[in-house]
Amino acid sequence: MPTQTFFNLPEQKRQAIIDIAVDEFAEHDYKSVSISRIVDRAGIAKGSFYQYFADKKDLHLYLLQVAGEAKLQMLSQLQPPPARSFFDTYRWMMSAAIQFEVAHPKLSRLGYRAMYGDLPHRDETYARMKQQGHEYMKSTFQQAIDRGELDPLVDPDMAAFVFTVISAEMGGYLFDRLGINPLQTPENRPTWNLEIQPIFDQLIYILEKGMGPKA
Amino acid sequence: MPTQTFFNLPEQKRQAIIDIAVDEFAEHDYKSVSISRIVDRAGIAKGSFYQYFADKKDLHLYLLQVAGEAKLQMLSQLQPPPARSFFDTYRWMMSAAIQFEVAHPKLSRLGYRAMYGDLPHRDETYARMKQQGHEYMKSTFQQAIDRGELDPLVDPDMAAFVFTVISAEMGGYLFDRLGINPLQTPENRPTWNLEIQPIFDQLIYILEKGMGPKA
Amino acid sequence: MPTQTFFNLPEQKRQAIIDIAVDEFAEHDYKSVSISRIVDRAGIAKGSFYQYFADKKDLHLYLLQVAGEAKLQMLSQLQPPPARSFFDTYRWMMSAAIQFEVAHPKLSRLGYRAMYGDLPHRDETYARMKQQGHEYMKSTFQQAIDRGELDPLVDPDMAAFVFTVISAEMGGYLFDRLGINPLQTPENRPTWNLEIQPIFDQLIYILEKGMGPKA
Amino acid sequence: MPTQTFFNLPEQKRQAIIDIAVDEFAEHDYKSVSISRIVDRAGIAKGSFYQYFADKKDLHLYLLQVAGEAKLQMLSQLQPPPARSFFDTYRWMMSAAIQFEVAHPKLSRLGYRAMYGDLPHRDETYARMKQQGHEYMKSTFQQAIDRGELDPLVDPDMAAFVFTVISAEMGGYLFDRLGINPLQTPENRPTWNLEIQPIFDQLIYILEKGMGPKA
DNA sequence: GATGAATGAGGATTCATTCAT
DNA sequence: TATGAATGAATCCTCATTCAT
Repeated sequence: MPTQTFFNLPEQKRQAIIDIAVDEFAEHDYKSVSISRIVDRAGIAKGSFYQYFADKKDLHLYLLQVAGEAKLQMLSQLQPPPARSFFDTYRWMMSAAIQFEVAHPKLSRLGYRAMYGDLPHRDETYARMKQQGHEYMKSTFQQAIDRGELDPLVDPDMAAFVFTVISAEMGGYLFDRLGINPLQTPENRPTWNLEIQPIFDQLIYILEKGMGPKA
Repeated sequence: MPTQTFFNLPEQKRQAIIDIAVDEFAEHDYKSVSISRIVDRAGIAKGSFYQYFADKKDLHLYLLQVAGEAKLQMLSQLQPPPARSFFDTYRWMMSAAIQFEVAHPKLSRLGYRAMYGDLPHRDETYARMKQQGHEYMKSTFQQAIDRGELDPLVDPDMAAFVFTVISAEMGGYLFDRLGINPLQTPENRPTWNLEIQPIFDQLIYILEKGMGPKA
Repeated sequence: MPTQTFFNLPEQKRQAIIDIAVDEFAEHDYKSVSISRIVDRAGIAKGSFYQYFADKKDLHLYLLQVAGEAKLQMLSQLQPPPARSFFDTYRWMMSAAIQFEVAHPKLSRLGYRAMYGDLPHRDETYARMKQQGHEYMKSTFQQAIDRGELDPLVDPDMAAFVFTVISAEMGGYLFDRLGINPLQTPENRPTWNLEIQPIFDQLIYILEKGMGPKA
Repeated sequence: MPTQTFFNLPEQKRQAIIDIAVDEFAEHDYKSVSISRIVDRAGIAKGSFYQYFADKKDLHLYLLQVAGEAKLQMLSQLQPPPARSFFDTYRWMMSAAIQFEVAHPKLSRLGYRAMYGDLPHRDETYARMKQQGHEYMKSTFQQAIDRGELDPLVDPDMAAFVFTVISAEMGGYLFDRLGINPLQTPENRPTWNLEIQPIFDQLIYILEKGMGPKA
């Protein structure tokens, strides 16, 4: 946890430090993140950094918490639809996950690295994140199957895998497909309904009905 | 490219160096790979290393090439089935990709890191690897659609994305699901037909028929 | 010298700062003493510290002065015996020195470090502490010899050395021998008469009569 | 243990590094010794240092070993006298210890710091040095008492303490008394017989016959 | 061609001290 | 007067790379 000193910082400065640090941890894996680079970019002294954070790991864990909170906040803002069928819920969940990716690509990448990258303190908190996420998805699918909203022949474990892995990479794919530079200003970002929704529908189509000929 | 000196090395020694280097680049991200560790494990002198390779990047690019060649070779060894339908071909392709993951987990991981990891020389060669793979898959899907083997409502670009990203992570998923430690000896590896094939079929089912109720 | 501000502090707070600082300088050598640790333990602000003391050295010199005054005060409280012989005086002096060690182990250790430890400002004041102490002892021995209370064949300079060095280390030896943890509460401390006196008598015996066989 | 690389160094260079390092560890306590200062003085690169020694502790332990070996070698060169009485042996032992102090004041100071100073890795090897040395001395005294060569009223534990502590500080005392700068060239060093022997005899006199009047 | 010692910039972290509030 | 955030030089240590043998 950051020190109180950090939280006493002017909002703007504190956020700037977070943003820069998030960017570094999004773009480089843990070992490659350089505290020197962060303080240089943030325009603060090396010593100041260590008055805000105990060490590199402290910063990293805090950023992961920030990412988690941002995700929760976004989910809580999105109204879940009246769930008529699983794919309504699925579409909503996926859309939420992907909207997060689009809205906070750095935070998303951060979490992704924490799950799959090289992490000296992996065990400490975040290996289980992976497992937990998977188990949650699996049970969600199982329930949908039990309610008859999904094909009972579908393996819930495999479905959870497919969902998880696609969500994790969806942001990058959307950026590629829409020709967006993730570093550009938010004003130029695509709007959900007009540009992303159709692409997303294509994904849902594949996942719902499959790629096979319908004949 | 390695120097001629490297290729003049006795086959056994050369292969040992490659194997060890592949292992290092599979287990650690670029920056964390230590030349010192490699030369130590390989039992060669630091100086010798730099007579074989211009630098760390040279070694890395060479290993990626080795990985590509190994993948090609495996594909060329596997007989494609008489393609009655796209999913026969798809199953074959995916099985080939996954078999490569299983047969050469290190090489596979290497390529994965090159695509998604933290690479100082990313642009130099490997952004296009990603793009190339994607374009190839996309045209494959397009052709299958044109031949009527796939649902024409499926977006080939999205299909290529789904395929690519699932392939990339399939190895890790299989290891998790089968409770395999990727570092263990090959003898204990699951055999394709008995253990992996059923899991793979579950994936194909989802991709072919979708998760939706079939009613 | 501390600032007037420091002396204006409430007695209790001032003493607490001194006690904590003494403890730090007793337990760590000069360079390892951390101002941060002191202010943390004392519950005062970093800035406050520098309003009380010019710098680390200022604090250290002040503590040495405090230690000196404490020693003097203890000596003045102990009634010197009617000096029938030198060894009565000697025993009294040594007992006083050792009682100080036992009563104020931290202050004692502080002085010891100042004499023998690694001190950036050694020359400034404390080389002469050593010399002064030695000269004082030497003249004391000389007078005792002149009064016929000591063997005139004894070299007073050497005697002063032996006395000084033994006194300096006696505290640690007593702790070892009595199995005492110097950090424990004073209540459990051995009482002078019952436990320390016999040990001390053994020392006096050696110094007075020597180790040689008495034939 | 230093690496083979270190031992492959030209004798002169290796000895220079040792000498400088010994000097640093003699003059400063462990934490205050600066690797940067050592490599600067030795004229070698920081990286080179770490090719010779694993880390600071490795260097320190090696220097302690060097000191121990130097002591042993000096003892083995000195012929023990035909031991007519304990004080012949004692004189020889003490003279050996003190000669070592005089010949290798830095090495001696090194060992002293290891015994009594702040040492992060104290337990690792050197706390027991203190105990061992004390126990060895104690049993030596006990045997002498048993043989009737020492006054049986002398407490062997206290005698061991007196001997140990005096030996440890004798070097510094001799330097002071003889007005020697320990940093000066060896040519100006006092010769044992002419200058040191008389001083040493004064010590022996005190320890053998005591300071008390012989009446 | 092989070797391995030498290099020095860069890594994270600590800490005495200053200064604006 | 009290505060505590800011500072930056110094700490130990790592590592890719070079070069003389």
